[in-house]
Amino acid sequence: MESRCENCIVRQFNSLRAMSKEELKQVSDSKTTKTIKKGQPIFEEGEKLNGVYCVRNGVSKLSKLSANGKDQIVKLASKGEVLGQRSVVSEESANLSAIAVEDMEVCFIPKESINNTLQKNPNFTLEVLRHMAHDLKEADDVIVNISQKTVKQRMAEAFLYLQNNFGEDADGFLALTLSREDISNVVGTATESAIRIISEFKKKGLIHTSGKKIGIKNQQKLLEMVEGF
Amino acid sequence: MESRCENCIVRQFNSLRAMSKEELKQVSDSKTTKTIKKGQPIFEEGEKLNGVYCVRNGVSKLSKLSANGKDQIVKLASKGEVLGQRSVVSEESANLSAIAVEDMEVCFIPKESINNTLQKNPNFTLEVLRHMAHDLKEADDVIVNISQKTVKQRMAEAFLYLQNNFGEDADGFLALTLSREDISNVVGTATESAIRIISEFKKKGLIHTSGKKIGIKNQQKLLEMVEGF
DNA sequence: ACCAGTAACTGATAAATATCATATTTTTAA
DNA sequence: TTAAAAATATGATATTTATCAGTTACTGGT
Repeated sequence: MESRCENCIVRQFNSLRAMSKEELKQVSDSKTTKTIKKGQPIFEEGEKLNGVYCVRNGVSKLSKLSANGKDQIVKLASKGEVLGQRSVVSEESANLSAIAVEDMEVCFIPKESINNTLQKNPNFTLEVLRHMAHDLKEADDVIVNISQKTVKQRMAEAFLYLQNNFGEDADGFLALTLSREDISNVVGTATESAIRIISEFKKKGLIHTSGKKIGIKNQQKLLEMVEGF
Repeated sequence: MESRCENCIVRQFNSLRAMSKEELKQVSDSKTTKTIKKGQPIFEEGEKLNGVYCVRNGVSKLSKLSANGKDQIVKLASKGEVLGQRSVVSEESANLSAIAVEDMEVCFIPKESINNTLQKNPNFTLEVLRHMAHDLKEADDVIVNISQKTVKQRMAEAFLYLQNNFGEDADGFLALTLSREDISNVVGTATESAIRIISEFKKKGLIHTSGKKIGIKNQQKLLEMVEGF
């Protein structure tokens, strides 16, 4: 069953809410829905994008691979986020790969619909601009964090980030379960280092784990650690 | 002597070129020109900005201070760049400080002129959006670089970046002269480490120096170093 | 021209982090 | 279900990078 953008809740979270009825109708008519399995790419670095992807469900990592095979996760995107917008706006190929870290449902919206609205509806353009401004601020903050905080501090911060942005499940574990490797790629460290720090945090009673699931036990101490106490 | 935006060359490099005659006139009438001495701030992190600053001359570093007193330079902005745009667009206080690394001449444009045009002229908004998209790509690339390259590689990259973006003087030195401390803050390392690597590069014949000026001697080798050979 | 004060530099050492090796656990697929 | 593969975990060690301490070289102001 294909649903209409007009009735889609995730639209409330992104720039599509600034579209007019007619524009939205056009988007809805031209969009296609895709299912992406965990581990599969939505698009990859260097690829030319013919549109943007609106996330309905699941979580995607936006990352870039380096020569030595490690990749750095720049952002985690979930429900409501629009992927590929930067590439479409600047008419460049994708700078990052988008890979599902959970099974996903996304809507593909051809770039024509987007470009058309960008040129005609200043409210929409401004809304996209605001989102991009927010992403830029976050990216700047990541730069400062990586270069000024220790791996331990960044690990603590990552757990708090996951708690804030993706919440916890009924058993008190972080709702978004990442592999140890993905965690290390968010933090920007070696996988073994990330694992070691997880063990250390566990011993200190800051977190608890069950398999790959991680739960926060002492939020306060983690916060203090981020601040450098 | 106050010149008019309509005749200003630096406008060609930024989003103001998408403004209409009338909009430009309004900007020109409301703008004020400021001189900033080397080392002085244009604005500082946390400050509420009442407008944007268009760089006519000189170079500014955009950086963020950490608790321990080190600051990370996120971007270097020169002729034609518009500073504070992100803050004005998202109606937040400045995320970064802008400090002159050379004597500067900037035009202050009140945010009313900008906001007004943003709401009415989709071409202008789109142009601002494209610039922000470009900045975001660059920021993402910095994240990946910092986390995946060694300090030595990032130092090599920084010199090539300075060469590409600011050129060289008549004697073959980089036209933009930064203090060793600023270099270390661009690269994200300790000042002593930066100095040590400069010495090493000098011994290896990759660069030459004279006082704080640095010249590139072997671009090819620097490039190979960045790539990890 | 001189004399603070700052910036550049160098060495010794400590700390943080990555890498390599290997064991153990968990997941996957036949 | 069970063997193989992949992910997690831990120890030993190497490497990178930061920190501390001290020296030398510039620079701006009187």
